[in-house]
Order: sequence, then structure tokens, then C-alpha cells
Amino acid sequence: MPPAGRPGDAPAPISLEDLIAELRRLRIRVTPARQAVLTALVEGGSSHLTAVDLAASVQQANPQVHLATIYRSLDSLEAAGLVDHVHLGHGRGVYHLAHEPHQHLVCETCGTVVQVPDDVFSELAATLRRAYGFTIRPHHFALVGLCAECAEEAQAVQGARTTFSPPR
Amino acid sequence: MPPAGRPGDAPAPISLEDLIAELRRLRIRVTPARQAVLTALVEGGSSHLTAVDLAASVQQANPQVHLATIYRSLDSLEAAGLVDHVHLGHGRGVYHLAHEPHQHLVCETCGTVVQVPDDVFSELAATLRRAYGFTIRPHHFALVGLCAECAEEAQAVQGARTTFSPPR
DNA sequence: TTGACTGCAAATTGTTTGCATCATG
DNA sequence: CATGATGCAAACAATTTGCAGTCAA
Repeated sequence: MPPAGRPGDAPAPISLEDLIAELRRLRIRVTPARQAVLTALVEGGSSHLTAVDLAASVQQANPQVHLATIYRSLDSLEAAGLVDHVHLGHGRGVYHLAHEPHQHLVCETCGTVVQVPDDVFSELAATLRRAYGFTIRPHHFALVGLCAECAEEAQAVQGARTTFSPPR
Repeated sequence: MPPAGRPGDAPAPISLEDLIAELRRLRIRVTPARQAVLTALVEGGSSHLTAVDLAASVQQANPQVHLATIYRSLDSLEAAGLVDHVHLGHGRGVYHLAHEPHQHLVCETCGTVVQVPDDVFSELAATLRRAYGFTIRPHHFALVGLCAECAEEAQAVQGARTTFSPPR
């Protein structure tokens, strides 16, 4: 098990060159679009970028790259194992480099994303495998709930109907 | 948190009448559409119905009920706390009566849904609250992974590129 | 009676696809 | 040079919304 990261750990440094080398090794064509997407992801650090975010970023350097191409690039990069995408909430997916598996918690009130190290889930994963034969791959969906702040606030407003309005 | 159900509990029997009484108590109008949606959900038992499934079911008795109305009914029933919806995978949401909180595991290969009792998560929930101040509300998203069968199969095919193709 | 609910059509959002063209390996 | 990648427009699926008519309380 990797050493448990603390919240706020710096993202593991992976260079664009490494990623491109990896593509070459996998016999996956290194195209401008793919390079641009990877660049945007590397520059994005550990942030959570939607396809549209990535398109905006990519298009600063390559204005002609179409959103559809972004999606296709992401697909191939994901198939290659360089990229992961996660669903943070109703619909939109976000992408990040796959080199450091982590789980996401999203606050359904304010949209804050908390990253937690993978091993927090190891116990649950073991339980589920034992009891249900099910192997979770938890990275693909965020866990939804309330961040510290919003939970506190919710306490305060206690009594008002709890209508969940996740940021859309 | 309500008292945790035991693993394997039968779904608590809730009658249409109870649900409608609840609506009345909450001063929420009892309309044909809402009754029909509740009926479909009750009849559906513990299955996971999409809005379209529900529309089909509802429309057998009330053919004029529009899908948009199904969505609006579900919204109000959910706001009232009678219904929950969960995202099982890319996009589509499924609805069920809210009387028995449980977590969903979805196999990303075959789409099988496994329900697990809430209390399997209590430990994780405690950990996350302690370490991150985050209160998970896990019902809203399914945990994705591989069911026993598909995990086995994946073992067999080991070596082939793992391209995730969740049933869409 | 009246405000909440409904039907319908049309808009939105996020993502995918067909096809002709282009460029990597 | 062949295959796979791209740009574009158009298709898609799931969900939401504006509006005018209808109905539960």
C-alpha cells in the first residue's frame, strides 16, 4: 500500500515527456490533439477538468481542435491507462491523469471536491469482495455528501426541508 | 441516521395507501400522475426503474401522462422524501422508494446491480467524517466495479486490454 | 376559486457518430 | 502508403422549461 497521502498532498510529478513516451511504447499515435490534451492535464495539476475545460485550454494553443476530438483523445488516453474520468455529480464527467489513484468526495451543496487517498477504501473493498464477490473500482464515481462547512450550515438551518440541490 | 437495517432485510412493505397518506400529511397534492408513479414504484418492488421505465408502466393505465410529468412527479416525491434516485452509471438515473436506505454496486461490464445494506458503509463514513469532516450520503451514487462473474471472466481474458465498456 | 399540476413542444446539456480528409508510423 | 486520427455537422439521450389549459383542495 502506498503511504497514505494527507489531504492536500502535492500531485505526483509526471512529465509530459513521460506520458508521450508511454504512448509511443503502447504504439498509440502521438498526435497534436493528444499532446495538447495531455499538456492541459499536466498543467491542470490535480484539478478536475471537464471536457469543455480541456477544450478551452487546448484551444488556446490549437484553436482548431474540436470538442469531439477532445472526447476521442480522452477516450484513447483512457483506454491506454493514462487518464481516468470520474463523475462528480449529475452528468458532467471530469478527467485527470491516472497516475495517482484517489477517490473523490463531492459536496452536494457547494460542489467542493475533496480527494482522499485510495487506501481509505481498502477495508470496504475487502468487505465487499468477501461478502458479495464484488470488486469495486471506486475511482469512477465520486462519493456524494456534505463537506464540513456545508454540514455545519445544514445543522444551523435544521428544520427547513432538506431539499438537495447539488450544483449542476 | 436511522437505525441500520440488517443485511438481507426484506424490503419493508410499504403500501400505496401509506404513501398517499404521507403526501396528504405533507399537504402535497395527490394527483393522478403522482399516484400512478407511486403505484409503479410499489409494483416495481426493489427493482431500479428509470424515468422511462416508469413512464412505460404509468402509461399502461394512463397513456396521456407525459414523460416530463413523470420527471416532475419524481422531483416532488423526492423533495417530499418518499423517493430517492441513484445514478447507476453513465447518465441514467434510477428511482426507488426511499423507505429503506441501501447502497448500490453496479457491475460496469454486465450492468448487474447489487444492493448492500447501509451499515456496510458505517465504518467508512465514520472514518471520512473523522479525517475529513465529510459526511457521505452514499445513496446517491452507485459504486462501480466488477461483479463476481465478470471479475472471473476478466481474469480469464487477462492480457487483453482492459477497455471499460459499461452498458450504456 | 385559485394556485399547483399537467401536457406538449421546444430548448439544454453532455457526449457520440458518419463521413470526407489528413497525417503518423 | 495504409491505417488510424481529425474536423465538422448532425444525431443522440436524458432531462428541463415556457406556456396555456386543467384540476385538487
